[in-house]
Amino acid sequence: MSIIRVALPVPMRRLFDYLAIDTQVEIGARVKVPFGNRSLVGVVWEKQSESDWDQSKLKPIQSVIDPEPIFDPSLCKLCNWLAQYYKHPIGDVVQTAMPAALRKGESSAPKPVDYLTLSQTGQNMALTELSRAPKQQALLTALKQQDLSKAQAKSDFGLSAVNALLDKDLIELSSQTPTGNCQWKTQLALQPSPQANVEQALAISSIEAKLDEYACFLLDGITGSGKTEVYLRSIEPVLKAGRQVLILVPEIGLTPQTVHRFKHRFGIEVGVLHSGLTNKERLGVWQKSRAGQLGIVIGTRSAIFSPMQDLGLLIVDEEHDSSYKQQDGLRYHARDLAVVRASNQNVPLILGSATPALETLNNALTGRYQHLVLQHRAGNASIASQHIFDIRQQPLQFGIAQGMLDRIKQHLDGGSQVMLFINRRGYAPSLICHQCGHVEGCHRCNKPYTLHKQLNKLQCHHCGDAKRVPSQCQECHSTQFNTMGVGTEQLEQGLQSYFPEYSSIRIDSDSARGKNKLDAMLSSINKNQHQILIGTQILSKGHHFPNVTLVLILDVDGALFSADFRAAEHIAQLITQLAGRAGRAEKPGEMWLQTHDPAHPLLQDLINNGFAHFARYALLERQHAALPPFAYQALFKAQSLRADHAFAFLSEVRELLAPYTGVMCIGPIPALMEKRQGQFRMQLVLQAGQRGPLQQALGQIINQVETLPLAPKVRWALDVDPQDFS
DNA sequence: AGCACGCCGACT
DNA sequence: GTCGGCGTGCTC
Repeated sequence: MSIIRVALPVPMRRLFDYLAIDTQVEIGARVKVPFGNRSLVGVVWEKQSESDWDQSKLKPIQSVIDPEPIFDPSLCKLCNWLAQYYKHPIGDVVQTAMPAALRKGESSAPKPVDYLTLSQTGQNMALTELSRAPKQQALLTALKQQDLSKAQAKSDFGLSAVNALLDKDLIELSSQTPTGNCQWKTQLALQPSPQANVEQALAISSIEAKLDEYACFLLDGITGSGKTEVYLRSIEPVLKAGRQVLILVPEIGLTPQTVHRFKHRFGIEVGVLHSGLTNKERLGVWQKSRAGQLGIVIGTRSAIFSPMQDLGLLIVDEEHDSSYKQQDGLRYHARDLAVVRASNQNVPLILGSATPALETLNNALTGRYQHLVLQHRAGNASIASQHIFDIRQQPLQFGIAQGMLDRIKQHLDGGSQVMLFINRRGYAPSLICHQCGHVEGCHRCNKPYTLHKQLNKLQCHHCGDAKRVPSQCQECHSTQFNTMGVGTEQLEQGLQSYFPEYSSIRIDSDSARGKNKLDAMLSSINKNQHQILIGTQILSKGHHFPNVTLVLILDVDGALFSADFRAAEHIAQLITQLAGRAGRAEKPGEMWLQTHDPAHPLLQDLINNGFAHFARYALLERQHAALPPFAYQALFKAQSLRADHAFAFLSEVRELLAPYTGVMCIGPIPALMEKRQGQFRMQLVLQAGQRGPLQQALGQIINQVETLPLAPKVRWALDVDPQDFS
């Protein structure tokens, strides 16, 4: 009797047994099965001869979708690890690891594609006859070497060239199923690489020495030190050996330029996975990557699940970036998952950053990871000098002190660009009644509305609620309002009228919305069409502004006094990243930080001694406070329309944890954002000195948590290794 | 999560 | 007399 255990897309922590009589099914293949009165797509996870269930009650599967497994043993292992570590239902894990198209039961086999081949006439024709049509000539030349897919030819030579040759009957179409032909292995055409400096050479040879085994490297290199060159040099021998490379990048880091750099260096097709793809496109990359037809796959967080026929190297760029942590559903960290995958598959992993996460740095300092340091800038790069500007008792105009305005003027008049950073979108973070002091706030989130003057709207940045700007105060009907605080919109408006002779541009998620809008803005900046750049976080990600010589951060105080213990780490990463984005060797930049606490030790340490020093000091602080990475955390969250339900539920979770003396509980306490979208939010923080006891306790109680009477009445979630306590 | 079953209020 | 509200329970 053949019994298969299937992972199904239901939120239950178990597999479901089915009969598979007379059918050949393999572990890792999808099947269609009856479930209640509906039919679901699941993945065969185990095979058995016996079932713990009443055998007579087992249903037979409906059909086998995949003749071959779509999850290879290493991906199965990765999913099992995820389910175990994050205490998440296996069916849901498997679901997350699959491209959406496959979840619905679509075929995983690559569809036949149109290929172009030379016709009889085309083969005999002399190339010179097409000398007046260079595109067509080039295409014909390429086809004399080898057949091309129509899509490839279209992107390389243009549709008109393809159609022209088809019309002349020089080439013909043939439909072929791509059969694992790994063209890239023969296409590999290396562009010459720049001379590596001593540090780079050391890093490259360290990595090259470990290409056939698991090893984790922290490539800790300041901006402009040439981390990408180290990636490229490490990739080279892997591709030459015919093995594949998987590269993870942060969400906004996946620009066409990034992809082009890898494409150009090796002359091969690069698979790209990001949120903008359609399900079909995503499936296409998945198929090619699984078949080994792509030498390089670059993608954001979920690309860590890409099937690779022969993985040889994993890279996580900007490993400190918070977008690697999924914030809903299966709350996995792609960087941590990369470590697990690399070790499972016995391949090396490079974690690269100029500002490593303290967790990662600690692993490097304790020797778990190999620490490769690049301290010297290569070529034209420069880092802005950093200074503190005391704004205590200083009058501020649209958030800027007079001294800073003067400095901005100097730089602008000197023909440079200036960049201003503020972490708030909109005109002002709140609107207050001048008469009675009432602040307009969102009732669903208990937070002030942000004023957007251009839209003439009040917007809640926490739930998206928006309404017209009121003409009268709700409380006292006064028509006099004042704004409090400054956002990007006000800053732009203020600077525009203060410096009317210069052009300003605002870069935030409001203005950069829409496809390629950000790219267009960035290129207009580098063409010097704007001199004053105003923006939020977006500015710190990956783009370089060589003509910027002054960077001003308006408000660092918020982060210095935050309730989140990681806030200081994050602001230090931001400051360091921004400092590396401006200026160049012959025209270095300067950076100023406006603060009410100029003597703040963390700030002083950062600007005087640099990020590396700051990070070690911050690690000491974490150690003294027994916080991560010197402690391990998990977070139970619960939200409900009724605050008492959320509280009672978490109290019961706490009761369940009482026997586990190695685990400390904090809470239940209200979340940093106590109310959101009308729901009250509570949390229970669990902390332990060792990972083991925490994991064990969670494993023991999670099933009981699920069956608590209040569990269905609240929305609850478990976050293992939480990054964000909001 | 879905989907059925089931037991009480306002409608043609 | 029904239509439909969502509480409860089950899914191999």
